[in-house]
Amino acid sequence: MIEITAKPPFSLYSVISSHGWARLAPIKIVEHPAALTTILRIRRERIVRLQIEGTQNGVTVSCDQNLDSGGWKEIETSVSWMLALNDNFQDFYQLTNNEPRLKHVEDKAQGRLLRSPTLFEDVIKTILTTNTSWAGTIRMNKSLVSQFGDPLPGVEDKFSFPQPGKIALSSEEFLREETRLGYRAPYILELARQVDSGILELEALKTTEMTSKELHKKLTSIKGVGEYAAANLMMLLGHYDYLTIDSWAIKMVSQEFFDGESIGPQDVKAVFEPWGKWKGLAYWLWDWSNV
DNA sequence: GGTAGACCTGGACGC
DNA sequence: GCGTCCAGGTCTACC
Repeated sequence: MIEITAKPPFSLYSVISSHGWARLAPIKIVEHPAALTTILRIRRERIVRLQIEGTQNGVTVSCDQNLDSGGWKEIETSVSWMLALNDNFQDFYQLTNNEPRLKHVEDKAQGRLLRSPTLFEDVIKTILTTNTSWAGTIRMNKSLVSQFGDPLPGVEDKFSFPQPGKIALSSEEFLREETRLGYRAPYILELARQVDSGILELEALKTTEMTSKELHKKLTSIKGVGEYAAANLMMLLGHYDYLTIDSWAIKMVSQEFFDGESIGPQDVKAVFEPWGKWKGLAYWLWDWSNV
């Protein structure tokens, strides 16, 4: 077991509940105590099960197998990325403390959004959220993981998230008919093949020096990633200056700021423009309970 | 640059 | 049980 400290304030519960990723395989929520488990590929070939629990200063991570120091180092890097343990939100909190609808944010240590270990996994999961219900996203992701993931040794129904190469060897027909991805099948297949072949270096975007505009352009060049999906991925990459405007967002902003009048994406953008580089996070964490 | 229609699935609804 | 309608983003063709 290892302990990893986070930049304060930190709440594992707030990261888990930051959005729906904690309910998508291979991640699973352990309700009591609030904790996460996940199946991870490390050292290129080993599939391990991790349990992540919150502490006062960060998290502890335990593993179902014996690891050397290199294995633990890799796990520390992955978990730190997934939980954004090194991210700092003090500048954001200075602004939210002056807005009644965001006053809760610092108290609850909100701001960190749960990420997948790889951007490849985050892009696929984001595409699977588009144009479908949440139940549909869970179903498609579960099929993808169980059909293409690597099994946890000794456990029949636990798999890591698929490697790009595994999906790349599949076919559009299989992804469409067996994995039931529908019209998303060619998008997922093309993405997997581009990443597997090295044409698209997704993981490099985690540490890129690109501006937000350049990053947005790069992400929307991926087939299946439009405005909403790109904004979601940018938030996961720590760029909060684009809004994840979906039909729900338009409805909420209409009721909160326009007395229920018919509005468009430009109106949503205008409302949160004063939040500058934090606008995406301000929108995401806004207290809509009075709407 | 803006718009309309197609894409696919599951759930809600009416019969 | 069956058929129809609708919601949910993105892509492509067209203006």
